[in-house]
Amino acid sequence: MTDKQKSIVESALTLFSEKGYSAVSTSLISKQANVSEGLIFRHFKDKQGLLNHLVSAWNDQFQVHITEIRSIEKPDQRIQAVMEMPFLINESDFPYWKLVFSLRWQNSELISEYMLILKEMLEDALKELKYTDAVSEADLIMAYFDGFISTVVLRNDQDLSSRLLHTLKKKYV
Amino acid sequence: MTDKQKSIVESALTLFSEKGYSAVSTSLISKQANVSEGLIFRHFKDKQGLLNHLVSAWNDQFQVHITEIRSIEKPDQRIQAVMEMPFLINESDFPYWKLVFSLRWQNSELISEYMLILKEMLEDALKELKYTDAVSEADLIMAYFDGFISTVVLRNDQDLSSRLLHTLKKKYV
DNA sequence: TTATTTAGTAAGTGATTGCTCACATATTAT
DNA sequence: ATAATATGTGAGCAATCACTTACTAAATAA
Repeated sequence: MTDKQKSIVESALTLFSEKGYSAVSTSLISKQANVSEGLIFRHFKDKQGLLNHLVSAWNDQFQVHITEIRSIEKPDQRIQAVMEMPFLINESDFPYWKLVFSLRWQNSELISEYMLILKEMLEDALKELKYTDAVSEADLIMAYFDGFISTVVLRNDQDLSSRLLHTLKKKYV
Repeated sequence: MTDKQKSIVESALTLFSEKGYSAVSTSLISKQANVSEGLIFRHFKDKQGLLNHLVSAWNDQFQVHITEIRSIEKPDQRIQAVMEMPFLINESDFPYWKLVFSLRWQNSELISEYMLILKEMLEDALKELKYTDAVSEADLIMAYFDGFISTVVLRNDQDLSSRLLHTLKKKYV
């Protein structure tokens, strides 16, 4: 990746996550990236291609988290790791989550595809722990997960995040 | 409100909630509403004015729910009512929630204003129940609430909703 | 070195954007 | 009946939209 290419990606991520995909023009991206507008289309084909690049970059990060959690042996600790994951996201990655969680209200299939892997992992862990209603329990934890991500990313308050994690641990550990 | 006026509001709600505010043009709204485009601006001043109308309509509905919950005497039942509220939303109101929950990723102040009332109600109830960390507990329940709304509205599966509510009740009642 | 691919630009393209304005038709008030 | 106000239309506005094209300049391959 060229410097200019990286600059495009960076500006697009910031602008998309702050103003929303449709509200950001390729012209604005090029200006903030200090790049001619045509370069966006040379490298990413079209505006959607630029978005796809960002989404798959988020997906790669997400996969790392998932493989990490999957390597945990004890099922109860795996579940715990899933629930704590939202509180351990780097602030620098917030724009990615903001973008993806914003997009899914228009493209509900986009995110659920990746989230499905998490949910299946939860179901397996719950079955190992002999839960009879593992499916519904997994759905419930996924709903928690959803709320945690939204709260952490939207409120963007480190103190709130650690307080929430602490309160949560008191309940489940 | 005239028939045409109602038609505009209806079309705008559907389109905004499905495609997102910025992705929908006033021209498209007028076509789906079978109305001249100029009428939108006559009645709502500008595109933002039309959005404001929808948001305050959602707010009115929300206030009804809140006053209803506030009238419950026992604090533990008030908390329970807040947590169960996402599962009791009418499917016909989903577009409103979809719109507002979609907007807040770009205008975080928009929704938090109304949600603050809910949170304060939770804090009061928790203090009545002698919780020492009422503030953090209220934040946690608000995060749950967030996740429940998102799950119910995005997945839009009545069976899933009732299973989630059932699993939840087993834990907290 | 020369040939070929890659990176980058500037000036456009037609289509669409949110919005205004002059005008016509209802509805209501006097 | 007439004046005044509210409702509705359709053409047209400058600005902006995503995107293309013709063109260098730089890097890489032969």
